[in-house]
Amino acid sequence: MEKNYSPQEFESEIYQAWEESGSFAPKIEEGKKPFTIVIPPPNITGQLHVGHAMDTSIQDCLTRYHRMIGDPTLWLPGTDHASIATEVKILDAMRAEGLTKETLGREGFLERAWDWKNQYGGAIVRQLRRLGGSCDWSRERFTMDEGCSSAVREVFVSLYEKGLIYRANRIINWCPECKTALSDAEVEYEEQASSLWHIRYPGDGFDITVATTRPETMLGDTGIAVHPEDSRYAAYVGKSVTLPIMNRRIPIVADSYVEKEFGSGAVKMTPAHDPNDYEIAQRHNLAIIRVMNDDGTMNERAGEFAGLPAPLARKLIVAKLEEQGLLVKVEPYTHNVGLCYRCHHTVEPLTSDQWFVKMEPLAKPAIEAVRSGSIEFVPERYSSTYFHWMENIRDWCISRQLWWGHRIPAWFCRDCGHINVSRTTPESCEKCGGVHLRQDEDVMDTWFSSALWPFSTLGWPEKTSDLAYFYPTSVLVTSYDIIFFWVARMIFSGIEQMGEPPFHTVLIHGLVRDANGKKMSKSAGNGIDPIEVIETYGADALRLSLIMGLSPGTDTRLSTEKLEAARNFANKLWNAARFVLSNADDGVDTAGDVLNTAGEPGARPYMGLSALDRAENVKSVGASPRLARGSQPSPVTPQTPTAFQALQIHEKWILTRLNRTIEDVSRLIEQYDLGLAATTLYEFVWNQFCDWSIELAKPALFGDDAQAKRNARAVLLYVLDAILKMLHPFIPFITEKIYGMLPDSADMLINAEWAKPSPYADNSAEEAMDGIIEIVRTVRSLRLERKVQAGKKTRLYLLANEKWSGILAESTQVFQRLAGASDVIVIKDRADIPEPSVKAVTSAAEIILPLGELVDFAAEKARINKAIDSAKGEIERAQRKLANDGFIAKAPASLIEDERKKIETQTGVLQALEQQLGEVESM
RNA sequence: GGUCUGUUGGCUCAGUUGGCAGAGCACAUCGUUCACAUCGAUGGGGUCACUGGUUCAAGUCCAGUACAGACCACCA
Repeated sequence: MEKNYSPQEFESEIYQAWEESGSFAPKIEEGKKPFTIVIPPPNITGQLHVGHAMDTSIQDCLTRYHRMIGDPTLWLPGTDHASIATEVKILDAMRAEGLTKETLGREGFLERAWDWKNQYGGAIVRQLRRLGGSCDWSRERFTMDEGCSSAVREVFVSLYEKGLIYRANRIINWCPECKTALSDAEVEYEEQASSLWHIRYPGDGFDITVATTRPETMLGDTGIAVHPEDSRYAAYVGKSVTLPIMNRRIPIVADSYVEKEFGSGAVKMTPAHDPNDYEIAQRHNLAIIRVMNDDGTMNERAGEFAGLPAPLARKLIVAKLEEQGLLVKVEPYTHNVGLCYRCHHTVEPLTSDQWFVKMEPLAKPAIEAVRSGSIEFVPERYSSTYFHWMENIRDWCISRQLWWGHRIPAWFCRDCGHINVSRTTPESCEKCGGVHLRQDEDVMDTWFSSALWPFSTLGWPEKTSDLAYFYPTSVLVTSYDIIFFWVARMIFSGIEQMGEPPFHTVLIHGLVRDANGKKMSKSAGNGIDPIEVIETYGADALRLSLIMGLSPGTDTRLSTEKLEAARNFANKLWNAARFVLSNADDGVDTAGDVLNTAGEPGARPYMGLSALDRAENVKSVGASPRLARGSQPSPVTPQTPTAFQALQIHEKWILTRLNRTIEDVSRLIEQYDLGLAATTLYEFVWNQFCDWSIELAKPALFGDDAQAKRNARAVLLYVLDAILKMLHPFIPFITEKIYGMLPDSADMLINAEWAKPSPYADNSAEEAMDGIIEIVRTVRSLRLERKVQAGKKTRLYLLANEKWSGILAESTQVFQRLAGASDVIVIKDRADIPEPSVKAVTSAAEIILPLGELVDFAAEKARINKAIDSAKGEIERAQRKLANDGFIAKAPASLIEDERKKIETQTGVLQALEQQLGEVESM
């Protein structure tokens, strides 16, 4: 085994082995509840960014865990056609060649787009593999593949038939750059500095001044609105004014939407270019006059300004108003401007013929599903975000004036104007029988197909066995920024089409930010390329650094420090394994014996602790029971843990701690708290297994006692085995690599059974180890403080009571190994303390280091006094608590007992310290 | 304007049903003996933003204040 951890050398071959073994595909077992995740399909235009890495790490972690606990597990991958994003990208490429959509035509364009998809669309999927994603690639889907497309068509038609999809001329968000309609969710708002122009509209014998941020839209004004209770204007309601420049008479109406306090209290109405004005216009039957073209220029209804770009028209209009003395004033003003979420150009609200989904009937059950708990958000607070959006939702504009996407299955009849909506291309008009049909040019919002993803990918509308078995899926993992775009729409679509919600849990994570907390983006140049990170630190390090310390739903930062910490942990694990393995297989005697103990035939030998008992038997029989692979192991009877009883304290201790770690980690993963689960494992592996178990195993491993050696190996291998299993969901590559090097590896770790607590635990071993660790630490500290040469061994006297002296005598090797002790002398009588010496007190024993000339009496005194103060403080605090009647009456008994115990031990410590102080002073 | 989140050692963050404040990084001192210098040992460092309340007990629960951030929203 190489000395240093170099992930570059094995990650890709491990992945290949997984993939070739078919381990990613679920083993379907009827009657067993599957665990299913559908991937949030990345855009085919996309390059993998750290957000995907986060998403993938979490999903893969859950997937691997569930696979290991025995659930039939499916993680279904795929990609999204990303209508606008892809079309823009392709148009850019075409522009470079001097081509346009018009010159290429629809067919030519689509051909090009598919070529592009086939060429580049797989890139991101390959990158997911680099991360270790254990997706079932045999079920990979694409939102525009045949099945998904027929799902889209089916949903469109059935919603249309139910009256939940309709076509109408209404005000929508229009991006003049992308030249398409957008849904409300696709508009982002940004504060921009602008001006507020106050314009006077003359009436008969009166004037009304209105304020606007978009003077050019006045050309389309069709009214003035005032508040019904505004006395300033009450007399004018019902009358009219003359629209400047256009010289059109427009009525004054009263509507409570108007704020009396804002501006002049009168609002110009431009229903064709403002959503609010549009609604008011509906209420008052105002005319709707559109003055802008789709490309953002003024149209023929704009009179002399026709053909001009809006910004230029604005300038000219303002100038003209000023000339006519109608411009009252201009003041600086900051307001929210809507921007296209793809190209960030200003969105123009305008009226247009579009297709809409009627939201209210769909939203209702979708809200109920979350309210009733059928769907749970983790963390829970995101459900309120969801409710707020769903409860205020407006109809969803789903048509897009693009070519790349699912074409709307509607055909207009030239003869009678009827709209034929159909699953298949109609031959003739269903109403008049005419044959001159023209299909709607538009495609659907990308998110329309994404909304069907949890069932379209499983085969719907066909009744496939996958659909029956895997729907509803289990957990949906995504970041909070697409709850509206995607999660909400999947929920109502799943309920509407399938009759039940598409998943029971929505696990929300945050955004990945850079080391300074800034959002990563290409334009800011602070994006971290996950592939580069993988090449430098390894995929495992990337995954672990993203998950460790992560709290559900909150943003996280990625930095080189974190990556290094994760990489270092992997290196630590690597070397720990290297040590264990190099000592597991060095001779005739055994590793196989102890290892090869247990479980089911054919399964990877799971080294149950009963192994130790077997090892004992083996020894007495004197034969090696190493089993041929697949042969039947003898039944194991764990009822007689004599071998366990014979283990050293630290061995019992680590096994007991391991049990607790297994329980904690399993529970945390079930609760989706992967960050804490990873941290728990990190701590266990480094601070307990490596720092203590491995160090303490050395005397036995390098010693002469064959049974002790055998035991040490068995315990280390057993714990390592469990560690690898528990770490596998987090860092799959290195754990798989090491697992493959364990003696008798029969199968890959990816297929192994999750770690289970052993029946053996010994809480008294924990207490004993706590005492031992405290002594070791105190001795180390004393030696450093007294500047004892690092390599120099000194005698160690331990003055202990009956209970501890036995434990400590058993552990002399521990102190020799870790506390620089040449000899360990456990004494029971103060008279046996040598002088002069450096002394300290722990709860388990008094420590005496006969350091001769190194003893500094002043320093001794100071340290002992400090310890006395601290012991006194502890006692006092505990006494105060026990003196409190409320505490005695209401606190749990165990807590009260703890306080009593504390007083007891601390009193002992205090007495010993005072004794030591007296001894120092008398010298 | 509404909703939500955060404020804990120099930095980045944990802290799971209230029960004596933790980690990683950084810092200081020591250390090349056979897993690991991508390492080991030891140590310094926090009135848990502020104010009040509930409780025997509050970083943890409640109310308010300040600051920071996110999302939503139709004041032209």
